[in-house]
Amino acid sequence: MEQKKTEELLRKRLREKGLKVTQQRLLILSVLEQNSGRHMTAEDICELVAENYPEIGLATVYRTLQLLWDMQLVDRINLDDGCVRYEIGHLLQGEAKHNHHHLICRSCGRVVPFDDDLLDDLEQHIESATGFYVLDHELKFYGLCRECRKKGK
Amino acid sequence: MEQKKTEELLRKRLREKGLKVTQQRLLILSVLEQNSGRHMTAEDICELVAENYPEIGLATVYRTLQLLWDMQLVDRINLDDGCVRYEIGHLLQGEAKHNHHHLICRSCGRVVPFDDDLLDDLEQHIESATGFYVLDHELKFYGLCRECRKKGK
DNA sequence: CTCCTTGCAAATTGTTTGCATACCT
DNA sequence: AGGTATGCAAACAATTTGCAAGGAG
Repeated sequence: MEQKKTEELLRKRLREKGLKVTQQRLLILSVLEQNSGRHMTAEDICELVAENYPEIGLATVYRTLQLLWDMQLVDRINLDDGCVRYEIGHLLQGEAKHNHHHLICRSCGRVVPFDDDLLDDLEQHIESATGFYVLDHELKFYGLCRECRKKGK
Repeated sequence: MEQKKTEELLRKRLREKGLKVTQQRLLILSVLEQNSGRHMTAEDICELVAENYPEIGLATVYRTLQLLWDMQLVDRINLDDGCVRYEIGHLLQGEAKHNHHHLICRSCGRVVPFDDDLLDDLEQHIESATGFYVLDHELKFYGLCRECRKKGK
């Protein structure tokens, strides 16, 4: 039923812009939704869509992800491993929106998610201090995860 | 004199690791220091170093930037324009360390810097809540800058 | 003298683009 | 029907890597 909701949202926004509702677009959003814990690259998504729709092309996935990002339907994160990743963050978190951050271990590369609302205040402050209207943010912390600290280094 | 200080720091860390102090490494750090307001790509840096040292190679710049980042001498930021950028953030801010963030306008692409210390508390909290030891962070806000808001859009 | 470092050019790899065809509306 | 979207392959661009020559300790 959540599923239904985001799909309807996509349909609506496409209609508003005079764009078309295609199988590919629906499937890509659906894959993102069904893998909401993961940080997926365009290729990951392409492979998953291909399970049900083998003709899908990687270029379409790139184009669609850009579109979904423009429409604020997905979050984009860059974990500095050379490729951009996508996840369907806030849409699924219901009304009690929590900000979702990433802790990146410099030693083992592990990525630990972390939720927190502290940034809401900061966004408010930024708007009144600078006139910049904040739509979204990306916050990453670099450091050492618990396990790597135990192992020395 | 600030200049002197970071150079000594680099020399020290290189020595500690058994690596060599080369002209290229010194010049790259120096260029970063002399352009501390800018967010520079490897190519920007390469061109600037080349003014005094024309034989410099782009690959060396990439290798050195990686090294400086590993040694925590420079900050790395990704403004989603397809290339990684470097700046010499915290080192120059003296003892009163301020965190340095970026507001990125989705309409015109302008990047506005913004300082704030709110994240210190959050880092503390993360460490006690998850055991993750935070060394550094990167925070970006996406939205609309004052000028673009005025122009409608 | 030894090993680290460099510059060059070639190789990689994520992402974008051109174009003819296929598909929504 | 008419313009939008797709798939494919070629094009791009930032970054990395192999290697022989040069330089620091």
